Amino acid sequence: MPESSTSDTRERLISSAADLIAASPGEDFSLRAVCDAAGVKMPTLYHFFGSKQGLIDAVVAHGFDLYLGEKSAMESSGDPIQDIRAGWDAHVAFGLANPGFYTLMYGKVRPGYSPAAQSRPSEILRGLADRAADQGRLVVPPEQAAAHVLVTNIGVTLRQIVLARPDPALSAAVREGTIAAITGTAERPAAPLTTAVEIAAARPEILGRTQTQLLVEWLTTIAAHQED
Amino acid sequence: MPESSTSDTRERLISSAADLIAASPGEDFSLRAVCDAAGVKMPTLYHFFGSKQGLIDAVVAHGFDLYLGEKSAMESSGDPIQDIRAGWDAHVAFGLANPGFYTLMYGKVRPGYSPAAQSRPSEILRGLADRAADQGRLVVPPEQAAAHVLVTNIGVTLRQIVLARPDPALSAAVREGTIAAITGTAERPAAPLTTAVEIAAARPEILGRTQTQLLVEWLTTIAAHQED
DNA sequence: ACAGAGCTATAGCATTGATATGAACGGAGC
DNA sequence: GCTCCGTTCATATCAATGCTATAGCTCTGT
Repeated sequence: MPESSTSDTRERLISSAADLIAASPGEDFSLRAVCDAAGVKMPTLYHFFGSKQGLIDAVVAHGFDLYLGEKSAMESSGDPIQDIRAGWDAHVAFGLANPGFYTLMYGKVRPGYSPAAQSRPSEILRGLADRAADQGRLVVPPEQAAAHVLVTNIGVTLRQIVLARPDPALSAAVREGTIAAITGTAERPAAPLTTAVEIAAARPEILGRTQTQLLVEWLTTIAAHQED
Repeated sequence: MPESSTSDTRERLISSAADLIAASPGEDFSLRAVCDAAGVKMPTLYHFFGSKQGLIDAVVAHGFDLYLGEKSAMESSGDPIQDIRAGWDAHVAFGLANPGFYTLMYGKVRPGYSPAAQSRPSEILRGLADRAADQGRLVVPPEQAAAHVLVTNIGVTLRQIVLARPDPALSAAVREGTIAAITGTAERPAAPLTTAVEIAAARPEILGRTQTQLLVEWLTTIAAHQED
């Protein structure tokens, strides 16, 4: 069984690198330290990964496996918008729990450089946005909605990492602001009337059944005139 | 006049470093290259800045001077929300025009590390948020509004840098989504009722004066019950 | 048993950030 | 005028880093 030993060394190198990165998140790490921790010498590392960037890529891919592994356990609530919400929170939680991985994945800003593994969560998000668009839930093209969510989600996560201070309220505010922006809860001028109808219809005991029905009728009349 | 020469060498070092950084944005740079470009040897650099981080800090401070210099030219439109809009666009424009500086300022993500110079634009933003709050324009505490704007503004700028592709539509969408979120155009549960009242009151001819008055009264009743 | 492929070690290179030592220079005080 | 001292800068060097050339080891397939 050669693959046991080969795979073992490779995984041990990745695991050692991951440990070092997790031990000093955001800091640079030394290949020799990785080799010492793995009990190997440098040419072995170079045999498997070719360069430091190759090792980093492998570690990042490993990090995304972890991330998507956690995430896949709770997928598909049925509602794409709700899935985006859950994905947002999972994204932030992963970043705060694994700042070392996360800074490698999204914190190394360099023009034109985005690790290939980044595309996986991006495509999941794009799929959710497409489904939401199919259901008519979006007021912007699905690709822009996905980009909007991704950008703000990464932004709020990175910021919490650099400030070394989780801020659930901020994350929730940005999340809801983003979802409102792509679903257009804010900007349709006719929406307040529709919402008012829903609110009134939900509590018929306040005004009584008859008055509520009349209220709904009147509001609908006004809404009809608004379309002009 | 010794201060002429001292200041000269120091500035020349910063300028050389800035040039190198601008020449290969996001990449690491060598102190020897900086010294060669400035026509000095390394101990001179260490005399002025003490360490590489010291030089980076000086360059970052210089970058913020540039940024705030551009920005101060167009301050104070009178409306704090409008100022936030203009500040957003200036922020993105500076990041895209100076990706080297920008990645040093906001792209080096490391837990607990935020350059001191970052606080300057942050405080300007905080001031605008306070003014907006004084005018009753915000539905969230001013510190959270400022954090929300800063986070999303940085996020959308960093993303455009890593993708090496300006996306004005995305920037505008995120900007307006953020402003909507902090000014509460979207999320107050009582807002639809209030807005419906305004819409109905604005067009009394649709239902007639009496019915409109009654409608407003009923909507207000429901709104009062909503507060429970 | 033999050859070849895959894996690993020894040793070394060039570059990097950082420092110890000391020389040149100009102003301050006796 | 002369010495003293702080500022500024160069020579030389260190330790650590990423990377590689060469060669030896082990295991597999025939």
